[in-house]
Parts: sequence; structure tokens; C-alpha cells
Amino acid sequence: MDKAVRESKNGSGGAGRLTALQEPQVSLRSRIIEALRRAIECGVLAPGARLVERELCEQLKVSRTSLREALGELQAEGILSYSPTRRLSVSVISAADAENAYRIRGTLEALVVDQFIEQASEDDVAALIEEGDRLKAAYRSGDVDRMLVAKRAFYDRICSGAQNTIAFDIINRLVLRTSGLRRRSLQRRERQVQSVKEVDVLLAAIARRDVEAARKAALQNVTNSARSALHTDENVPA
Amino acid sequence: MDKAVRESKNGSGGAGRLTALQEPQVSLRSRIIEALRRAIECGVLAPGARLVERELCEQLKVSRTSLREALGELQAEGILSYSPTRRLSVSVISAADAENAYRIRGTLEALVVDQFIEQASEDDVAALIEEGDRLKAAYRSGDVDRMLVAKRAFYDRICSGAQNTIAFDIINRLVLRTSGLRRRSLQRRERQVQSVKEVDVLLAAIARRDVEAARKAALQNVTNSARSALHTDENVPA
DNA sequence: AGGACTAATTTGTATTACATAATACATCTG
DNA sequence: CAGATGTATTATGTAATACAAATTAGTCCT
Repeated sequence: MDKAVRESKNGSGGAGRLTALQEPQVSLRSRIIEALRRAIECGVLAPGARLVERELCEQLKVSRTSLREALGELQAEGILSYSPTRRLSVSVISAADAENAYRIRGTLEALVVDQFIEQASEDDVAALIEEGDRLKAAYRSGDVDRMLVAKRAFYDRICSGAQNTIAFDIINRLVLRTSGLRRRSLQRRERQVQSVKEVDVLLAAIARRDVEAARKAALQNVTNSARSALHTDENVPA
Repeated sequence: MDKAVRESKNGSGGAGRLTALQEPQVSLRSRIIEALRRAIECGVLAPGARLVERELCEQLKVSRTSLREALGELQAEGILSYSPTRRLSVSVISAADAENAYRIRGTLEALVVDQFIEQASEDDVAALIEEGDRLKAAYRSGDVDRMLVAKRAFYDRICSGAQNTIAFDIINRLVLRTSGLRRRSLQRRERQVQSVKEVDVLLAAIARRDVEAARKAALQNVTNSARSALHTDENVPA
């Protein structure tokens, strides 16, 4: 999944030779999926929101055939779901499932961090640190969308350094599934500050190739996210 | 994914109350997916095999529309993939990816086993042990298909006892992705014998609610599977 | 208001169509 | 004849249309 993201990191082309043009055209389906995903991640389509095929077709200006292929995929991913009565809506993740999603993410992130340290070159580490700077900048900016993008890029670096694309895909899926919850928690300044610190701790551990510390940092990171997202004061509006 | 599997475990209905009839009709799409998945798992469609839409339509007797929806889903799951030249085929998993898949499975299984011990009732444990018996019987029978089914049922029990459906889905996906490799290794008698032992160790640990031992057993189990599947003597035909 | 009947939507599936891309096959040229 | 070029065939991506079955909304009746 997320082929687009992965393919976009083309190596530096040597001058004098033509490089194959990647993605002559991203398939419409991918673009629809991308659009919907973004909409969900950004909260344009809130959890629970009902989706009507015809409307989406009109808004996206695509045929129902293509739309449905995209919807099918998102449903397979679990971020859309059909009610018993066949109505499609953005999945509302239960607290229990969210808890599980976070737990799984925790183990997975610990795993890839481990692999990263084991396999990454010095350059990879440097690149990751740089990506980390961008991530921190995003947190400081307070712009949630930017955080989401930066965070994903950060993961991407770790996973590709760890040479574990599968984990990347799974993590991304999990993240998306909890994006409904995440959003609010990411908006809280204190969480942002905390996140910056966490990134620092993690990067420091990675930089000195301290597997144990890094695993712990990764796990802690997710644990905190979970806590912040889950038992967030639901009574904010009160 | 695998909605069908999940929905089929309806709780015991108290007498005197009507239970909603589940799955009034499994959608055609699900059935197509199921058929293709089984074909892949059983090796009817070997890794690398090319798939032609029209042919599949004819064989399955469904419209291209429906077929494509199914194909899309399987592709999203990673068990089918498009070549850069748009040819669809059963994914051939690289050794590196397989290694990762197994590693991830290892951590996930350790996690759910942990959760199982933490949350399962005595009944759940009893049910799991029973399921384990069936699994062992399957291993002893030497019938690979039966093993696959039993193994999945076993996982299902663990995950539902652990109340972690998400993990179940992910594990299933991973299993499917490596099914090409698995098959051969499952056929080897020694592996079967070994598997029976492993199940016993795991169940024993779970029965006495020994988290550490159980985690270790689960992890060991996957590690062994991986070893058996991966560095399997490729030179069998030689 | 409560209930039954009808009309309008929505979804699942199928068919047909067509442009573009990919492959196989035939031809030409040196 | 090898290699290159052109052409026919097949496959895929996307759209449009159709229609039955299920669902929902709306209307009318009492």
C-alpha cells in the first residue's frame, strides 16, 4: 500500500543518461484513495460520517466504477465500514480497538527502530536526524496537517532504513485508523512539546546505536500518544 | 478484512431470544475474494502466476466489475501485485520481506498471547486447548489444507480471547503473504512433529498463565516457522 | 398520532464501450 | 538473416448505463 509514497524516492540520476520516468500516471484509483484518506486524516470526513457513492462521484468527478474500487480498498483497510444496513461510513474505532492499535504500533515501532539501528548506515542516521528536525519543526509550528505529513515522512525514513516496508505499511494503516482520535490530541500544545522531547530522546538513542534505549523510547512514544489520544478529556467542550 | 471469519463467531444465543441472522447474503465480492485467497493459499495459484481478468471472470462466472473490486482488495493486501507493465500476478515475496513478515508476526503473536493470558476466562482457555487439540490432530494428519484451516481457527481463538481483532487481521494478512513459502515447509514431516510440540509448550504456558514462557513460546514458534520456510532446502528437486 | 402504502434513494452486480498500453506477429531493410 | 519498424491483437483503466433488491423517506388514511 501507499505505493505512491514509496515510489517517490527516486535515486539521484547520473547526468547524461535518461532516467525512466516514474509513475507515468498515477492511477485514478490511487488518487481517489489518496484524496479520501487525506480527507479522513484531516477530519474533513469525520468518523461516523456517512458516505454516499453518488455524492462522492460528483465531488471527485469520477465514475462510480472507479470510486467503488477505491472505497473497497479503504474498507479493506478498515477505515471505512459498512453498516449492517449497507450504509458506508467512516469507521468509528472503539476504545478497545484503539488501545490495541496503539499497542501493536508500539511493538512494531520498537521493532523497526531495532532493525534501523542494526542495519542503517551513517548516512541513513544523518538523514533520519534531519527528518527528525523537520518533524520537530512541524510540532512547533502547531499546524496539525504538517505534523501528520512530517510524522509519516519520519516513519518512512525509519522503516526504509530498517528495510522493513511491510512494517511501514502496517503502521500507516494503524495510524490512519486512529486518526480520528489523534487529531484532537495533536492540537494540544503540551502534547506537541512532549512530542518534540520524545523525538529527541529517540534520535539520541539511535545516534549512539543504543538499541535498548531506542526501543524504549519508541515504545514510550506510542504509549504517550495513546494516552493522550485515548483518555483525552472528552469533556473539552464542557 | 476477513469480515466473514469474524462474523461467523456469533456468541451463544440465550434461548428465548431471537438472534439476528448474520450475513443474509455474503456479497459476491467477498466470495470472490475468498475463492482467490483460498486458491492462493492452496497453491492453485502459485506465486508469480499471472492473472488475466477475462479468464478469471470466465472461471468464476462473474462480471469484470465485481472481479476487479475483489482484485483491488487482494492487491491492497499485498498478495497480488501489478508489474510496472500492468500485469497482475500473485506476489512473490522477497526473502527480506518474508523475514520481516515473520518477525512482525512474532511480535504480534507474543503480544496477543500476552493479552490472552491477561484477559481470557477459564472457559476461553479451555476452548483454546480444545482448538489446540484439533490443530495438533491436523498436523498429525499430514493434510496441509487442514493444517491451514486449523491454524487459522487457533489464531482466531487466541485473538478473540485476547480481544484483539486488529492483530488477528494483521496476522492473517501476513500469513497469507507468506503462504507461498509456508506450503512447502508444512509438508515436511519433521516440521509437523515440531509444530505439535510447540503448540503443547505454548498451551502449557498459557494454561498456567505464565506470560513470559508463553510469549517466548509464541515467538519461538514463529521463529521456527520462519527458519523452516525460509532457508528451506531450495534444492529439494536436485 | 399511529400505521400502512408508495415513491425515491442507494447499493450490488452486470454489460457495454472505448482509449491507452502492452504484447505478439508480420514486414521491411541492409 | 539480424535487427528495426510497423501493425494487429489483447489487456487494462475508466466511464456510462441498466436494473433488481433493499432501504429510507414521504404520503395518506383512519
